[in-house]
Amino acid sequence: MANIEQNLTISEVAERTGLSAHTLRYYERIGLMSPIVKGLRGHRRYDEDDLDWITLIQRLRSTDMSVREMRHFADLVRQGDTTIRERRKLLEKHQAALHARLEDIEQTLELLDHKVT
Amino acid sequence: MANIEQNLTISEVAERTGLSAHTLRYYERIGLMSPIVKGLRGHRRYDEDDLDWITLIQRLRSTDMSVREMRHFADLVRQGDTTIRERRKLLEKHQAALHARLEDIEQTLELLDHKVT
DNA sequence: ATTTGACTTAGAGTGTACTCTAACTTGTAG
DNA sequence: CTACAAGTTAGAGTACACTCTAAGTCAAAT
Repeated sequence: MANIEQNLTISEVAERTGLSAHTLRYYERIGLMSPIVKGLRGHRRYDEDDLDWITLIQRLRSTDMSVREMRHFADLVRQGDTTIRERRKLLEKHQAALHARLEDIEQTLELLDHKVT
Repeated sequence: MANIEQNLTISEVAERTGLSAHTLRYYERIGLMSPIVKGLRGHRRYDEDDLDWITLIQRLRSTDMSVREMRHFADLVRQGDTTIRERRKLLEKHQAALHARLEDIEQTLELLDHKVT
């Protein structure tokens, strides 16, 4: 069994991810993350899987998936393998949104090119 | 002299732009748009220039320029030609932000490609 | 004459996503 | 023994960008 105490504290995770400790607790509280395992003193200890999950939700968030939708996704993951189809649909929907967003940005860049010159 | 009454009402502009009449008044109130000329009944009458301006700020807004920064840009435009250099800098800064955003979206799309398959 | 509909204003209310505060606990250093 | 650093919780507060409400005006239709 791995020693919990060698995993990362909340402030170490904050440092690595750029999220604040406040935000990490907030994400956990609203169900965007599953409860983090606590060490001897009752402090959170983040493991590799937790970090991977944070990476994913940071990517989704930075590309404007709403917290509500991310929570829905997190709920599906917790429900297990039977939700894989629905999860894929959700991610594909986000992909489509991102492609639309690329379009929008490119059009705006074109307009700005005109304006700037 | 052009007849003011043949320009567009606020609801016509709302229909064309997708912004609500509420939002159009809000944008004007906070200085994101210069005061729109009023017709005989005291109703707003939007002309071509107003529509062009709305198109620009919609593009900036849809690509996440903050209302604060757009208002700064609007202020510069009102101050006249001496601000052209600063305006260009502001738009170039936004271009840079958009390129960074393209990067971010593309990386996320890549990650999603993995996750989906 | 009155009702309807589209507008006007100032200002209040809403949703989202954090962000911070207050009060408390616990292990370590002086 | 005390002080400090780093964590804990529940819940309050903040920033942003709208979005809506209330009360009023005005012209045209019934």
